[in-house]
Amino acid sequence: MKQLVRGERTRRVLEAIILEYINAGVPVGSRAIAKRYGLNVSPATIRNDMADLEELGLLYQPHTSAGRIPTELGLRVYIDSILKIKQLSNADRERIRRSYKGGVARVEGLLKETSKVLSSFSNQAGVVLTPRLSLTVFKRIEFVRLRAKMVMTILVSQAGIVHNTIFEIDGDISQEELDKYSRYLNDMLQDLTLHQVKARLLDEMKKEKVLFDRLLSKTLELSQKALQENIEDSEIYIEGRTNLLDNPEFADVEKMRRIFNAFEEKSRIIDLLDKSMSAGGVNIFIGSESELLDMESVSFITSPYASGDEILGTLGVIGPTRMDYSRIIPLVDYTAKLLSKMLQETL
Amino acid sequence: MKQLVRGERTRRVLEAIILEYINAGVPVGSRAIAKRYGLNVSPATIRNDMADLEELGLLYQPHTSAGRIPTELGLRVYIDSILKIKQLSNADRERIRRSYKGGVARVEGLLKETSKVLSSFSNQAGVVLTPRLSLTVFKRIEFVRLRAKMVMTILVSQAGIVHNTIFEIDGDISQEELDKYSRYLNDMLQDLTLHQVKARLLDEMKKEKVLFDRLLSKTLELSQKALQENIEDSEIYIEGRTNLLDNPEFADVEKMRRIFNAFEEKSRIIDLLDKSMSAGGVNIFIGSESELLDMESVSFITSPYASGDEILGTLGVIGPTRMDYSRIIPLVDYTAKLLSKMLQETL
DNA sequence: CTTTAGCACTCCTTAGGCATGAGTGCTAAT
DNA sequence: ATTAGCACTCATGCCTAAGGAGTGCTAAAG
Repeated sequence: MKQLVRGERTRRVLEAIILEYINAGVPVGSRAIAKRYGLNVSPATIRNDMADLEELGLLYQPHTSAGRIPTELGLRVYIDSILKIKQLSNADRERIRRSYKGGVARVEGLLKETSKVLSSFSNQAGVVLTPRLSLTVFKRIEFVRLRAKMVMTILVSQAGIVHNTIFEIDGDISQEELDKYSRYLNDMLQDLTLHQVKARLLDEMKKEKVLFDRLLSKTLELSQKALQENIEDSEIYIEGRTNLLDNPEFADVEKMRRIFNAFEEKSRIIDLLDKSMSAGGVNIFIGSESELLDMESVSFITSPYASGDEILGTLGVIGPTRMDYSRIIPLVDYTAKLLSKMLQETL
Repeated sequence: MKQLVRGERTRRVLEAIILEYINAGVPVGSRAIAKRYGLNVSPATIRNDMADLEELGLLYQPHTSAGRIPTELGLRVYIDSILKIKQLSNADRERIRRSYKGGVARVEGLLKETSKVLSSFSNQAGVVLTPRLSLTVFKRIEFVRLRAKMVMTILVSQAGIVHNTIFEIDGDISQEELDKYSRYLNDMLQDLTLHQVKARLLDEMKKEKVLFDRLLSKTLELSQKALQENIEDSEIYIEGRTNLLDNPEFADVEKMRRIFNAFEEKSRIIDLLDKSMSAGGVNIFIGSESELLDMESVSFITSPYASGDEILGTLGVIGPTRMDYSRIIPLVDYTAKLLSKMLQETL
């Protein structure tokens, strides 16, 4: 990618334009660059460089007599080969750590808090994808008889995630009997991922057809029902949506609506975050790269988080393509690491 | 209130203006009323009535040469003494019932689904306040040892609500021992509300100081910790925020921001819904009546829902003051009753 | 070959002016 | 009590003109 940018000055001009643009959000002209960035050349020279950059597809003009705006490609080049990512200052780290007031009372709460932290430190929207249950390690299962024929299953994973399902059964079962089942399962399923748990249960069921063990049979039936639902689903917590309203590019109500619609649907955002889960480290999606069609002018900066070796989910920041990458990239990176540490330490 | 409106025709004029206004959202003039509502009088006559209504504070003019818009008081009078609330048609009821596809897999899911139903049938935002834990009846408690010194408590209430808390303890405790504690508590606390549970535990603790029963002592300590947190908190599910964007009165970005900010903060909306929980039946808050300052031009229509005798929470619709009350009031009413029925039947 | 000054040109933005039309209030007649 | 008529107000849309930001190009200078 580097050879795209010809001379050293031309690269500087690109950087200057992007910085200006990120700052002000309006097309930037040659005069402003010549003045504010100590390049010691005349606006006319800058204009020549700009024309070159435009030819390369890194800049464009909204109309003839306007300044230039970086294209998505321009931002990509900037992020990949010009921007040097600073570490977060110690003061910032400290501020972030402190904003997690109190301990970890619930994993859900911790995740929600994290999305708030992301949003308030970035001044954009913060988002956290919750762990997909099927990837987590089984810790405990419990059956509760709610009333005749209605049973609730509670599933706890190693990472401290709790999931419950309510379902109807054919014959009534006493709580004492349910307890027997759960004790049995808790012994059998230790240290398997829920994915494996499901497989294991199917396996046992096949064997069972021969053995005719009533306890086992009933147990398997119940746990199957409990696991049928939403093992593969994730949720997301989004905070700070309204921060996006402050960005002038979304003053247009139509654009706003599109973004807020995407927030409501969620599934497309979940897909995107899911995809970026396996790729380690910080991921950046600029505008249409995210393939959330009709979401041009929106960027995602994401990073997976984990507990120990277990990658659990993704977190990140959603903002206009014109956002302060140099600040937000390290923010996302640090927050992901901090969350991972907190999850591992307390669970 | 009835004597506020002088003649029968004058009342008709008020009704006509409100209907027109609800429909179109723009100030309505005398000509339109005279034409479209078969009052058989000239615009001039209507104008006289309008002037009267304005004097009574039921209408106002945004500026001299504009038509009239109902004031909050005007809407209040309309709703209280002119509007006759229709029942929902059987077809509508059927459609609502069908939109709860599948069974009740989780109470949380059911509530979230309900807010979606409210939003999609009203074309406004739907909101559901989750049950406050302290008001629900204790069903079961469970302790899970996550790792050394870290314990998770899972609390299940009669209504099928599951709540978990993670906390640290001084010395490590084995899972077997934790199981003993929970069995003990499950016996002791049957059929109490969590509020009572808390009191009961405090009570036992006092006694215990004398008795020195180690099992009891440890048990009480744990459960105290578990109950310290968020017993009094509620959450809300809001769906269909973007529907509000379609209302022309929120085309103004500033107004939008205020509303979406309120959605993000939530606490003020929770307070409002909480307040309307005790008042039975459908509640209507028009504009500034909601005391959510700076939320003029927003109305709430709410109704509590229950499981059996136990009032659990509130649900409702949030929309512009200019919304179709005659449709939405019965919608909220029916949905609350339907949800109550579903909660009772399955739990 | 690169840089720069100069200049014509484009096109957005803003403000003012004007016509239009919706809607009112008032008066006088019915 | 109702209505027709009329003068008046004010928002809206449209047009034009002025101003300004910024460009591209050319020709001269380094």
